[in-house]
Order: sequence, then structure tokens, then C-alpha cells
Amino acid sequence: MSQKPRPHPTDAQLAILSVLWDQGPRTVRQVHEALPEEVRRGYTTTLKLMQIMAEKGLVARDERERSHIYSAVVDENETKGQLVDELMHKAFGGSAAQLVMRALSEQRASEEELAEIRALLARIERGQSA
Amino acid sequence: MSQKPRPHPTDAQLAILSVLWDQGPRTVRQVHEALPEEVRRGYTTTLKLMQIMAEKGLVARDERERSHIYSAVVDENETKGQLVDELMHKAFGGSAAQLVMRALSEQRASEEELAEIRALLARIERGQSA
DNA sequence: GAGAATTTACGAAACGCATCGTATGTTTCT
DNA sequence: AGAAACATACGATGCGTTTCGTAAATTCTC
Repeated sequence: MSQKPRPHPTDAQLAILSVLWDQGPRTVRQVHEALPEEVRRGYTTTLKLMQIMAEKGLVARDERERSHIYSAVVDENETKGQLVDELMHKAFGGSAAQLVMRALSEQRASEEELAEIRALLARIERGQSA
Repeated sequence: MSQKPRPHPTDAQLAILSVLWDQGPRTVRQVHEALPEEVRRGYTTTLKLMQIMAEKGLVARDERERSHIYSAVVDENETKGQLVDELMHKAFGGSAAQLVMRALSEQRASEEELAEIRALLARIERGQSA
């Protein structure tokens, strides 16, 4: 029950993970092409990053084919939760409410999104306890 | 119309800014002591960081006294908004709702906080804000 | 006034990460 | 077979940040 020393993903790594989360197991080439232009560099850069990520256990790779196939090891929700948690503590003293309020002020959410949030609130409220 | 190239604060810098936001203008020594133990290093480290932050315009300093007095230049809300915005784009495809929902799942908010959020939602809904 | 304490300034090292060039090996194409 | 395309491996470099040691100046204390 010792906490794993989880090195949280950097920006470049997160961009790669996002592709793998979205599209499932992919080759370096496929990931490279799928990266948003703003963050896409040379091919070997993507390759190197993914190799390092494999070393760190962020992704796994299947070497049976010539073009290795990479897949995300870390869980999408867990990772995003970590990032939120981190920001929450770094900038909002651990208060979820403050972060939420800032987020809602930052960018207008759509009607559907607002409805979703309201539903979630209701669910939390109902389940409350703790 | 050109956006200022705002170099957003790093973790160490954010910790310092947080002290200045909380406590107002302070000397290096005061900031240093106020830092949470987990992030506090040597005194000259804090000093150097604050000097660099001054160069970058994140903080201003008043040199009239021997112990210079530093104060935050960047706005608290704006900076936190930036950080939220950044995470929102990096990890949630720009969707505020997704970030909000993840944040609410991450850590239970208190009754008061939930009420605040509900109120904010209502306000957004009604007035469309802006 | 001498020595301790405090402060700023500054240089240097350590570190992590991103980026790329190049080498080397494999597959494909004609 | 030979050439071109493609893949991995790996070393090297650059960059920004953090961290600290040390020097120099000022203030405080006795």
C-alpha cells in the first residue's frame, strides 16, 4: 500500500496519451500523424518520446510487428483526475468548488453541458453522506 | 490585439505568488517563511526565484528599504483562470463541463460549496453572464 | 568599533525535457 | 539485385528551471 511514485505526464506526453486514449493502440507513425499540428514536431521526436514513455511505464508496446504498437497503460480518467487534483491543490488550496467556479467563469458551457452538471450536482446531493 | 506572450508561472513561482496574494507585499524572508514546508528550499533559492520573477514582471519590488518589498503584479483571478484554461485545453479538449465534472468527482465539496456552485449555475443560466 | 547577522547579487551546477541528426536494420518496389 | 522508403535506436544539444554556495554590502549588537 505504498503509493506508487507516479511521474505525472508532461504536456508532450499528455498529447500522445490523448491520441492513444482516443484511438486505441497505434504505431508511432499513426500517433505522430494524429497529433495536433501545433504540438507536432519531427517524427523521431515523437518516437523518442514514446520510447521514454514506455520506459516509464506510461505506455506499453507490442514488438511483434516491425512497426511496434503502443497502447496507453495509465487510465484516462485516473490521469485526468490526477491533473485536476494537482491543479486544485497548487492553485486553489484543495477546494474543488473554487476550481469549478473558475472553470465555469472561464468558458461558457453549452446548454447540454450545463444540464449534465446540474444532473451531477443533484446526484451528489442525493447520494451525499460521507 | 496581439496577445502578450505571457509566460505562465511555474509551480515554484505559483507558490510564491500565492503567498503574495494571500498576505500582500512582503519581503523575501517573509515569503520564505510563509511557504509550505514541502516546497520550501534554501533562503537564497527563494530569493533567486523572486529576483527572476521580478525580471519577468510577475512581481514588482520596492527597493527603498534595505529589505526589498515584493508584491504580485499579475492578477490572482486572471492567473488562476489561465491555469484552468490551460488544463481545460490540454486535457479536456476545451470543455469546461468535463473539467468541472471531473473536479466534482475528485473531491467531495462541502454543502456550502455545492450551494455556491448551484447559485453560480443559476446565474449563468438566467443572465447568460457577460 | 569589532564581530555577528542579515541582505542582495551572482555565478555555477544539476536536472528534466524536448528536439533532432544520424546510424543501422528491414521491408517494399521495380 | 538495387534503390527507395520506412522503422528503431541512440547520442548530443539546447533550453528553462531549480538549487545552492559564496562574495559583498549593510545593519545590528555588545
